[in-house]
Amino acid sequence: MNIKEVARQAKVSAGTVSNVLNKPEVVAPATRKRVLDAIAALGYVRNESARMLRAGSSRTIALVVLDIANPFFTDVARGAEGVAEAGGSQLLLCNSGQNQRREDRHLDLLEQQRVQGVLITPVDDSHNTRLDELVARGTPVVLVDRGSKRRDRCSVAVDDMLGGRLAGLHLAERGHRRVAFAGGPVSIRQVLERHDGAAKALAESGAELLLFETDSTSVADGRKAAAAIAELPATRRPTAVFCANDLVALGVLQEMTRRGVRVPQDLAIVGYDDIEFAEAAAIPLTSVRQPREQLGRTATELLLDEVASGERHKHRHIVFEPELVVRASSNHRRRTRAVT
Amino acid sequence: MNIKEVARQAKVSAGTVSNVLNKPEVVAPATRKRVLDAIAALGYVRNESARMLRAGSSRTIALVVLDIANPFFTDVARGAEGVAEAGGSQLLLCNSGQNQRREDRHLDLLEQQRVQGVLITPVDDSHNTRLDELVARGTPVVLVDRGSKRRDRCSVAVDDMLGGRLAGLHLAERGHRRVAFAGGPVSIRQVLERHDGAAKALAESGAELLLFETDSTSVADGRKAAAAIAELPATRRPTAVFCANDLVALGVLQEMTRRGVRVPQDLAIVGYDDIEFAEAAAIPLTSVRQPREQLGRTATELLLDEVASGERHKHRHIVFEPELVVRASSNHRRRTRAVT
DNA sequence: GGTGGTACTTGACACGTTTCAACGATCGGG
DNA sequence: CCCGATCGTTGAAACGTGTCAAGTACCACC
Repeated sequence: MNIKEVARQAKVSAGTVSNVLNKPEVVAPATRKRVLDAIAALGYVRNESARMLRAGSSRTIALVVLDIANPFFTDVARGAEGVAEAGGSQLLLCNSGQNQRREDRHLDLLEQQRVQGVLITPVDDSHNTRLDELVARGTPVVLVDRGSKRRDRCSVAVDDMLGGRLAGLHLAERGHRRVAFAGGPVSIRQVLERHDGAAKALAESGAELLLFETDSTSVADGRKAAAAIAELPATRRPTAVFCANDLVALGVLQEMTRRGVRVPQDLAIVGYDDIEFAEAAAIPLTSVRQPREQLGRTATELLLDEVASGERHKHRHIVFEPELVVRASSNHRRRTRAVT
Repeated sequence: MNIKEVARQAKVSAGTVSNVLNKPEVVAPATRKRVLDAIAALGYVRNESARMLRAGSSRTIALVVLDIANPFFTDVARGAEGVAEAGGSQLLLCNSGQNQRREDRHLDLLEQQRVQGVLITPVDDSHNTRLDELVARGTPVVLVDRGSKRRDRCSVAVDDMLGGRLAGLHLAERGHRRVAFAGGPVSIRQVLERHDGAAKALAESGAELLLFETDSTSVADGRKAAAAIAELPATRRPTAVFCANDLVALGVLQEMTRRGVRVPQDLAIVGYDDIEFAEAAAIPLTSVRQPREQLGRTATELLLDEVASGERHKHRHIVFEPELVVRASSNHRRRTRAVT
């Protein structure tokens, strides 16, 4: 079932059928109708491969995320979707699951499909050969949620150092002198910067930040970190926990509640991302909000601009500012004690 | 940068390059090496459009979900991913956002791309012309999380009536005589069956189920339903709430906690889906667990079988059984009172 | 030295579309 | 009655790949 069949049925040439589909205004109304009728009668569907082969590039862009089950990324995806659709491109969602091999495989297949461009949160943003090749061969790439100074690609990110600082200042202001940081691994730059931002802010008021590193940023790892914290002797126990993301924070909250620790009276908790479930937790979580949908929208706009402008496009590195949302989980003023 | 460039560089014909890529064993080792070197030197990447055009069909399958932000669907996606990858197909994730127009548009584009098949939770499963056309023209389709008796496609679903029944029996056994159902709209078959299953089970012990219909199954709507329930006069107030899904249940939990209602002592809550956040809630949610990843895996297996077997394939309708997971939010025995 | 066989390699075609130069028909103006 | 212009339509070529019949070179064997 191809364009020639339609042409035969409508008693015109293949070129005319193509014109009806792509430049209807150049075809005489009567002919156009005959062709459209034939298309409907035969149930003809365009062959995108053939169009693409002829055109040289597709009409799709891809978003490669680290973890499809993390609400942070699904919100980024929703932001990207809208812009892509408005720009006439289809958005393909791919999940690397934090696995370099799977990420590479996705990039291979996407490049073979000649996608217009790729939005990606790479597993490893410093030594990513596969990604560098992709860029070098001319596929537009925008880094999402990863700051960068590279001249050959755009990036959109959120200032993680500032996010950490906001959390640190908030906890210091509420009278906390000893705070735990739960999350990891710290080899991930995001995690490290959030930690460092908070540590610096706390140090300014003479408070300290203790690192409880986890294997990943999941609910289960949050529970583990909470157990480690709760088992410290009372005198050395932190009075607050700042978590690398909300999944970890939810794990901490759950484990602490299970152990009868009152939140926020005995322990304050601050998360990161402000996913929907942060507010919906039975003790609503204080969290550092990232403009997730905005991140997706802006990244897609940058990508589509590069696709449209080609050589004229100027690569940009956009950094958004996070925002602290104070909720019940940390909203309690601690009586300041003498430092031991 | 095409196969001919590579051929020229390696001083062979285009056909030989193609053979190196597709049937390396028929090419002499020395020639093969020359070609592979040329490919590496030029950074050649296969053109999938041309392959597909030649082959007639692609190597991708699509999963079209109702809401990418609902953890239920992301878990289904993870199940599907694994099987697709093992079968050598790439999985494309598309989001309809419960919007029929967007679903139709995705199906248009997917059919134009000649995907191998489509896994879909349709917005409307009774009068879906676009989907019927797709099937009629020969694209394999598997309905996900939607029961069906249709002879022209497979389906995988979970027994919602039974899920409702499990929740109803559990609450009746815990001594509840008046239970609320929160969720909607009831025009969605899933929601209605969960309600009916619970209503029937409760009726068997002389208890009743009051419907609090919502516009959709989101956290925000759960909060609204909770407000409506809490404002009933004490004598008519239910002692338990069964929710159409966990998002609604989290909303109910949050609003009730805010109002000082103790869960589960004053009010028991049962959710549906058993998403990760159900267990991670500060008061862990009792929930009806659906085998989400299993759903994705089985659906993909059925699809790949149809792709491979063609005419020989027998369409099947698989129904899984849900399972009640009892946690703190309902784990409290109510003192039975005389019925008023 | 010829025959048959084996091991590679080649060249041309087909897939379905878009594009574009060229062609044909129609018509108004001179 | 012819010319030029305008409007529609056509046919062929190209996009990059896979396939396959046909070809070449080499070798062993009689």
